Order: sequence, then structure tokens, then C-alpha cells
Amino acid sequence: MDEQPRLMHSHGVGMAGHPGLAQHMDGTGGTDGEGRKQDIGDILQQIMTITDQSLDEAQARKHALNCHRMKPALFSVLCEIKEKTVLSIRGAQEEEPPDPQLMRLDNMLLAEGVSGPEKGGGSAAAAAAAAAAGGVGADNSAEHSDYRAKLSQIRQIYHTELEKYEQACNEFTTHVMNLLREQSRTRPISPKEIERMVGIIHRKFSSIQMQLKQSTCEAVMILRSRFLDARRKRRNFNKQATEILNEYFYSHLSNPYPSEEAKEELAKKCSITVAQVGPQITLSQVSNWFGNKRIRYKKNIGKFQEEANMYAARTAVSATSVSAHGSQANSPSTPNSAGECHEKSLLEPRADAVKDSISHTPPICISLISGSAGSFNMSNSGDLFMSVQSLNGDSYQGAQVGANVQSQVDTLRHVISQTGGYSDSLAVNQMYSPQGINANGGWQDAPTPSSVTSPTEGPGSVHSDTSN
DNA sequence: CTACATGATTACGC
DNA sequence: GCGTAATCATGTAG
Repeated sequence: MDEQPRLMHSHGVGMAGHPGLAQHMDGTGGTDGEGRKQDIGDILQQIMTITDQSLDEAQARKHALNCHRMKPALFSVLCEIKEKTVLSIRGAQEEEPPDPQLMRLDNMLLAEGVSGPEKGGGSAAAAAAAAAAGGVGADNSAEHSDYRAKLSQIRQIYHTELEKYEQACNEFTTHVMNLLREQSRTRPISPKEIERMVGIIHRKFSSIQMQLKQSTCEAVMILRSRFLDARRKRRNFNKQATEILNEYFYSHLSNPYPSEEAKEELAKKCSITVAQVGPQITLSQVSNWFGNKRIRYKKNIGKFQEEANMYAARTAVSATSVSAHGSQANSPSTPNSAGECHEKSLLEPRADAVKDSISHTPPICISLISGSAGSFNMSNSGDLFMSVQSLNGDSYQGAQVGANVQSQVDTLRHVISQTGGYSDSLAVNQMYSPQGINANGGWQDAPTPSSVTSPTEGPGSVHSDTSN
């Protein structure tokens, strides 16, 4: 029933609209269009008025509320209720302990010199890295500076990012605080809640910061591991350095444990000998070298026999020239290593033992000769010469020693050319067993033929320091 | 490319 | 902290 008229009405309205439009388009009926425009304008005006009115009204109401004498009390009550309901639930989470992971990251960044004071930290960390790698720290400055440069790069990026984050955090916090303060005029927002909100924002940003710290740490670790890897990279010592080390080793075969000073000496000498720009040889490298040498020599003496003979011969020659001429004019490296090191580091602490060995000197010489085929015995030659030198200093008859040595060298050469003559030595080994035992004492399990043959221990231990 | 040489590192004991 | 033994990883000669 109603349907019809309504439809009709709507239709009518629709139809009423259309003709107007058509008319307008036709360019006819302008007055009618003007009237409609006016209508729309009126409507808009009305709407605007209404909005303004309502806004004003709202403002007025808001103002009235704010100015209401009950407002502060009401507000505080509402706040209180809110605190009790919402905040108390979250209250437990409020005070979380400092994140251990974050602390770790912070500590690491500090240790690596990323977050510490400006320049010192970086180089300190580089030095630490170098120390960890077993280096001296002063060497490989090129690698060092490279490391430092990259570290400071990381550092810079880190600080820039951190600053950015902090700034963003502050901006956002300020913004939110303003917003909340503004809102607090209309809804119950206590300062405490604002504080809490700020806390949440800070936590969010600190989690972002943690990511930054984490990635910075990763970058530092990668850099560091590369730095260490670079150092770890093996480079063979050059021939001269190896010779110096070998000379020392074989001339102290009975006790191839250079003292700290001896190591320093050797390291210096090797580095100097490496006249080129090549890498310096550090103390730890000398230690490594001796460690490796000892173990490898011990494992396969046969393999090193020839080498041992060669160096023993050299040592003998140099020692001869030393004791015969009292100077080391020729071949700078060889006599030096045989001479200086012994005197300075290896001989001095064992002066009593050396004195002890005086009476044994001739037999030792014999042993040297006879045992030349076995590197172990050869080793004693070096020690022997060493003690001879010191004995010289102790006003032992130099001439006699010189003669002894000379004859040894001659025999040595002969024996070396033969490479046999080992079995003969056994008997003589017995004669100088103190020396052999010495060798066994300090350089114990050396499964050298001579060491095997060397018998008793009793007196040996007494003299064992001779070679030391 | 392979085998060996060799400097460096690591695990362990003292 | 040093030494040993084992091992890794690279250099080098063939």
C-alpha cells in the first residue's frame, strides 16, 4: 500500500531531477539551475554552521568540564582506578633487569674499542688482537693500521646510527608525550602512565639499538677474525733465518731449549738477516720453530741426520775460528749464532757446570768426533765448543783447546764425508757418558742412537748442566 | 694435482 | 707459562 506512493514519490523526485539536468545541459532553464546552486550553497552553509556550532559546543562543554570544580577530583579518581586495574597488571613487568645479552654486547663493544673513548680504544683492541695471535704487536704495522682503519669505520657507522636512533627516539618520545599531555585533558592519563609510555618507547628503541649493537659486534668479530687469519697465514722463513735457527738447534742439540734472551737474540738475528722488507720473526715464532723442530727431530732423527751433520760441521768450523783467532771476522751469521748466544744466554747460568766439565773436555772432544754420524753427538760438539770458549775466558789453555778443536774439525770433515762411523762411536760414547746423559736429561726421550747407548745416569746428572 | 715440508694452533700435562 | 704431541692449513717441489 505504502509502496506505491513512495515509489511514485521517489520516482517523481528522480524525474524532477533529470529534467533539470537535461535542461541545464541544453543550456535552457538557467534560472532553475541558479536556484539549485543557491540551494547547495545554503545546504553547505548550514552544514558548516552546524559543524561550527557543534564544535563550539563541544569546546564549550570541554571547557566547562575542565573548569568544573569536581574535575580534578574526578580525574584523579579515574586515574587511580585506571592505575589499579590496568597498570597494576603490567606493574610486574615494569622493572625488568638489564638484559644480559645487551650487557654482553656493550662490554664487547667497549672491549673492542667501538663504544669506548675515541682513538685509544681501537689501537688497544688491535694490540690485544695481535697479542692474541701471538704476535709482538709492534710488527706488521700495515695490517695493524688496516685493522684500525676498518675498526674506526665500523665505529663511525655505529655512532652515527646510534645517534640517529637516539634522535628518533627522543623525537618520538616528545611527540607521544605531547600527545598524551594533550589527551590528558580529556581522558584520565596520569603522569605515571606517560612515564610508562615513555619507558615502552625507550624499550622499543633500545631493542632496535641492540640490533645495531649486535650487527656491529658481528662486523667487529668478522674484521677481527680476518685480521687474525691474515696473521695466521703461514709464510715460510727465508733460508738465512732457518739457517740461524738450525745452527742454534744443532749446536744445542743436547738441550735445544733457548732461553728467553736466546730467543730474542735469535729473533733479532733472523729479522736482521732478513734484510728485505720481509716479515720480522717474532719471539713466539722462534718458540714455535723450536717446538716444531724438537718434536720433528725427535720423531725422525734419521731424516735430520744429514742436516745435523752439516750444521755441526759448520758450528765446529766457526767455533774453531773463534777459539783459534779469538774473533769472528768471517761469515757474520754463522759464528755469531754459535758464539754470542752461547755466551750470553746459555752459558752464563751454568757456570758451575762448565767448570765441572773442565776435566771432561778431552773425552768430550773425542765423543764429538766419534759420534759425528749421530746428530745427537754432533750436538754436543756445539756445547763442547761453547764450554771451551767459556773455559778460554776462564784462562784455560787456549792453545790446547784450539788444537783440540782443529783436530776435531778435521776428523769431522772426514766423518761427514763417510756418513758411517756410528758404531765406532759407541765405545767412546761410554767414555763421555756424562754428556750423553746430559742430553738425555734435558732432551730426554730423544731416541737417538747415542742416547740409547748412553748408559748410567748417576754421574750424568751431575754433569748434565754442561751442555745446558 | 699430489706429496711432503713447515709455521701455527690447540689440547693437555706439569 | 712452557713443553709436547697432534693437527690444521698453507707453501712448495715434483
